[in-house]
Amino acid sequence: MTAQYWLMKSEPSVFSIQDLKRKKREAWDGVRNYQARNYLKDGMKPGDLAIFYHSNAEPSGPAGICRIAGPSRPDPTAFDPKSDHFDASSDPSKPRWWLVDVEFVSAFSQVLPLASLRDIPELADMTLLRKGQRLSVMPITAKEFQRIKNLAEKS
DNA sequence: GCCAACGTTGGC
DNA sequence: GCCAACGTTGGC
Repeated sequence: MTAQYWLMKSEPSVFSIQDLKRKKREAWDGVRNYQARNYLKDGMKPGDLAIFYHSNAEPSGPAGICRIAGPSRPDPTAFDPKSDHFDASSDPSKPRWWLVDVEFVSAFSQVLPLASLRDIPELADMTLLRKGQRLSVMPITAKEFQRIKNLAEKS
């Protein structure tokens, strides 16, 4: 199967593309939405590429590229009572929440502002740009991925 | 900080 | 199973 492309949101005040660059690799933990969980658990495959998106930021928008670095695995923070993402009702023998590990690929020279993406006709159908969508992890097409990458390289 | 949009929870 | 109340996301 050919590579899939994704968009993954993170608040840079919590974990930014620069943080990933420094750490090289990180577990994408704490996702507590079932649709996003399904993408992490069943959709993402090692080698897939993802746009690293800064949310709740100034500006919000695509900030770089990362790569899925390993197979999905249960999210250990769900079983850690000290974690903000602890889920007391998740049974360790039947994990409810999953994560993937991601590795740094590149950081854009500047974040592409979300508003600037709205001017690009080829991106008009992106889930990201739909009103009210709040998914933190979502698939994108190869074309959308390339278009965003090209925009970033030109800016 | 505001608030629209959405997901989840829980009473009935 | 309905749906109101509540909590969260995330742009602005």
